[in-house]
Amino acid sequence: MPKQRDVEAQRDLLSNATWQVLAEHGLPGLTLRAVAERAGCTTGLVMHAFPTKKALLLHARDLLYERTAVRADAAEAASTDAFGALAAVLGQAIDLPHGHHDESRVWVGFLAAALADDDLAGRHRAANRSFLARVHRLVAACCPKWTGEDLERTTKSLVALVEGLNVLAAADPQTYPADLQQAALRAALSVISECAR
Amino acid sequence: MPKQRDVEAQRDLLSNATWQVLAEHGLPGLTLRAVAERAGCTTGLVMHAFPTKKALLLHARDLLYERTAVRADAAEAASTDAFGALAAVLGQAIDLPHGHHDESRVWVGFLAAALADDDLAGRHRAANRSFLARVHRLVAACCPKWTGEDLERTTKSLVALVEGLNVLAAADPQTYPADLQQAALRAALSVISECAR
DNA sequence: CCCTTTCCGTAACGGCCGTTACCGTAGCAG
DNA sequence: CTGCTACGGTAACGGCCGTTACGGAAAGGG
Repeated sequence: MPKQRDVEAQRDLLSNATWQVLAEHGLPGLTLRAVAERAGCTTGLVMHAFPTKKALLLHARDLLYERTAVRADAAEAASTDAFGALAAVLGQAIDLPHGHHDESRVWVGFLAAALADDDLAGRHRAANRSFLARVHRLVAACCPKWTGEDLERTTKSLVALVEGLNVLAAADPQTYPADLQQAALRAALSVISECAR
Repeated sequence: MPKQRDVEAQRDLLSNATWQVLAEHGLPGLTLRAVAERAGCTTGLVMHAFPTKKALLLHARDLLYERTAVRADAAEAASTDAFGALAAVLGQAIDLPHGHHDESRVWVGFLAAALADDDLAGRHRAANRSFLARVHRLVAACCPKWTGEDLERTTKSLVALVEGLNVLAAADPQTYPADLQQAALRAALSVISECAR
């Protein structure tokens, strides 16, 4: 049984390389050779770890979802009340100071790819609906008296605002700086904070 | 002086074809051969009308901006008061009943391309800032008493909400139907409608 | 009616892509 | 230490890309 490898570690390494290349050079620059160079190997290893380029893309997409889910879990767990958790979850989804700025660029790249690829579109929908469910749960905890329609509209408005800020800031960070994004989120949450009292 | 052509008409034809291909097959499907086939000609004509593929892309981007500007002008001119104009301008930016649903997909495509292309990024910033200026002017007309900071935050929040809804609806129309988008916009505008009174 | 000049379809080229086949090699069993 | 086997680096292939060169066709002037 000679020369065994750690398949999982390889897949993570390559998914991270995919993520970095995507953030740096966008979708058109995402080639197997670029990923291999970034990961410090050759295309041979890539094609042994993943059967096709699409499988690599899907795995990288899953990795992006996993990261955001972990961060959202942490933000929620660190909060004491429902409103604080809601503010923390939405706030970490917006541009962070700690250099997670690439994540929005990668997200936009996957989104654009999803418009022409059914598998990626499915992952996108699943991830977004998962995020919607989380926000929905927190909003409902803040405002128990609201009807289902109010809950749905507010939830999707908050998510759309956050993702819109992300997207616009990714393309024009000067016009949408971090403090403005946080201020916009605070203003949008003020309605809920009133209702929560 | 034999056999003259209408250069402008050709460029419009090809830009429209570019737009359609982009909406249908996304960025990866946007090739000169696909554009030529959609326009009913060959790549020879394309390369005579535009020196490079990038020039074609930029012209198509300008066309997209021009269309949205014309529609926004019309929406604004058809309104009687400032609040109505604001609601109309933002409402037409959201998903329309008249099949302009592709426009969001094209917009996302250009946005993703702009993340790796400086020229496209410049066009995107110019277009978005122009839209911001329009909304800013209308919000200021509605709420003359507001400070500059309030104006800026509200303006960018409204634009982020609208673009966020557009983007999310483009990838998951089932979760973000047209009536929900309009309801979300109405709720966001209610703050301004109170201030306008 | 023909000639000239512009136009544009045709076809080829070089390059980069994803993918594949092959073989040198590294590491564990005996 | 030696041989076997899975691993992964190398290089080539077919295909599609953007781009270019060329030649036939079409249209207005003489």
